[in-house]
Amino acid sequence: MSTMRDIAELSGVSVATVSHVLNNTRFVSESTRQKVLDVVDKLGYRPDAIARSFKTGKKKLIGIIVPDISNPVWALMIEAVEAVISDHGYRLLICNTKETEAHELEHVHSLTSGLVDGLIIASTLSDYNQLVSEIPSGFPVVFLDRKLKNCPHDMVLPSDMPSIYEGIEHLITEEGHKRIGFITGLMRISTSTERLTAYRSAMHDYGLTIEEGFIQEGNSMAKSSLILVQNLLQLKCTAIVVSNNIMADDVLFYLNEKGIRLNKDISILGQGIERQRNYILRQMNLFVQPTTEMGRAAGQQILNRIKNPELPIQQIILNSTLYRCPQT
Amino acid sequence: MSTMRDIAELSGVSVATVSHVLNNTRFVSESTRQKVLDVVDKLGYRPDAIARSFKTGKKKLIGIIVPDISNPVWALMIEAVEAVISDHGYRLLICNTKETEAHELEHVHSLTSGLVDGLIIASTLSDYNQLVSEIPSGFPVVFLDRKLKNCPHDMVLPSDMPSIYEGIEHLITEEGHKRIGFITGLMRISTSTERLTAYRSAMHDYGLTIEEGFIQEGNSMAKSSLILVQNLLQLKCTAIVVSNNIMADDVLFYLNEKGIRLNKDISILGQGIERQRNYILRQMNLFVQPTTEMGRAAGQQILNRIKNPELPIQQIILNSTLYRCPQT
DNA sequence: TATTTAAACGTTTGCGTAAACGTTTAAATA
DNA sequence: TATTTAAACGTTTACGCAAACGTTTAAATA
Repeated sequence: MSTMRDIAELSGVSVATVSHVLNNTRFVSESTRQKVLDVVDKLGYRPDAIARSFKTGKKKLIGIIVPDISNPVWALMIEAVEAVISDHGYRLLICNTKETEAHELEHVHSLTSGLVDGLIIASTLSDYNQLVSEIPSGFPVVFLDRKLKNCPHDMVLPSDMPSIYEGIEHLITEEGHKRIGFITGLMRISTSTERLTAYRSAMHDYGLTIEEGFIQEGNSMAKSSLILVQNLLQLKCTAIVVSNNIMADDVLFYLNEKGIRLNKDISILGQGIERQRNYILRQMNLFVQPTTEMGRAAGQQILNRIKNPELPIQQIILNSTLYRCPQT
Repeated sequence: MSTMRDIAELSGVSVATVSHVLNNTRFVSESTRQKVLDVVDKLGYRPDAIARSFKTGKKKLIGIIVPDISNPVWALMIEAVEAVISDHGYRLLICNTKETEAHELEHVHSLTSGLVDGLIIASTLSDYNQLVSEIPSGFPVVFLDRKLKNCPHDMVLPSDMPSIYEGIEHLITEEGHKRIGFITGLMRISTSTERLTAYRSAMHDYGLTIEEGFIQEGNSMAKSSLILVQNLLQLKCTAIVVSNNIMADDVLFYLNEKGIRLNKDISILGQGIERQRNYILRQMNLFVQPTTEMGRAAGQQILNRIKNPELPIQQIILNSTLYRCPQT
């Protein structure tokens, strides 16, 4: 690989002139400019991105930490973040925590060690104090999807309660269900508790009792919910609310396998994504987070925060949507 | 942010000693080591990752360029790559081309400018010559999923032909279909042509004619296939092969919307992912790429190539799997 | 005592670039 | 002709770190 010095020597100018030609930071006569560009072309010279970052302190890189890249919910948010920041010349460094606290701490540590200009975190932690020592003060951070206690940073959050409440209302008033079970996500996560609250509140408002065992605690990960559905079926639940999209997939699988007819023998309300409406909408009611909008907001906010660190802290809240099963 | 020099001054030693304490690269007496670590702790010092990379030339960063992060096929491959390389201390820089040649060229250009140690590309191009000027000679690159013409790099590829052939065989011999249509992906992509070849070959082997219009050219992106299904229905096709998973989703959506009964009025063979077996398997036959294995192989191969650039070029081929619709 | 040896640490350089600061040349003015 | 001015470019430094190279001290050997 050639360096700026090589270009300078071969074209008979100084490194300063080469730098200024490449960055348009000073006037250079047309003839000199061409001489330099010719040599650049001939040697196939490319400025070293690391050296440049080292000198300028800008990396043009934003980190994002998510619990599960292969879950479309996160993939969609990532995609939206990328779309926003790439318009401003930034790239995205994506890290996967596998919903594991230790992984998250490692990732935060290494990304905040000067690797990225800013960080978006969909945290698997519940309290910011677990994280505080890893984040240098003043480092631009935006939290995404999940609220932490004691967190002095920007947040972009969904409001799932209204759509879930509405969904349960639908199960009760229009489909006549009375025994409705609930499969939770990881209970340390704010969205899990919020969704459970929506369930409790809807059940209460319609005078339905939440019997022992109606609330089954899941962990948001694949295959964890199979036993939980069984438990709820044993309790003669005729409807089940599933707090998380991966577990909702599993629940559908299980019911299909057992020959239990969706929307006849049982009704489901679960988290989903827009694209799933294509094939899943006749099987269950969906509540869908505004993933793209959330990703966009987070991307925009981290850019704002990087540009102006003194900005007052913001909390951006975006509503989920309910899609009811069309009756066949 | 404090630097090594600050630590050195405050703890009364030289920068060399600080460096050696932090990296364990030279013996330092226990008392000195503790003095240094205490100051490091007190100042909350973190070595600057960029400066370190600048000095050592290692970035511990691998780039991956994919057509669509939010498509689970790619998300799964990405996840597998990340799992492999993170075991070796590498991180993953993910770029999205949106199946656009210009975006791909930009990403390749900027990633090969010293930002990453190696690059995995699921290319949207068809010929390596379009790319060759962007890739410095000797730069570690592994191509994933899609084969380019004239490409002198490692490749990790799926073999979809057997499973698709088998799927069409199933449609013909066990379900009795004779009028089978095909919706292609982007025809510049190697997987698209390979899948089409499987279709042609199965149709030919069973003496079925591919009538005018039976092959509808799609573009692999959402919503592009709606009109194509209509065309095939007009031609009285009773089975349709869909080359790409996103378009397969759309096809199911369309058929469901129109009240056309899957597996009764019409049969579908489409690309899918493992997780879809949960809810989609009763609606269509799936061929599923070994995404996780492919991602792992690509991750492993880029690590090998970085460590030993002289390795002979490899082509790793992994077979897709067919999942037939269970008859209801 | 003179010399060697090893332990422990310090001094310095250079990675490639951006840009502050400085220099040369010739044209423009006095 | 002497001085100023502006255009065009050169010289140098600093970014933070890793490590080659060098130094000091005291103990071990001759």
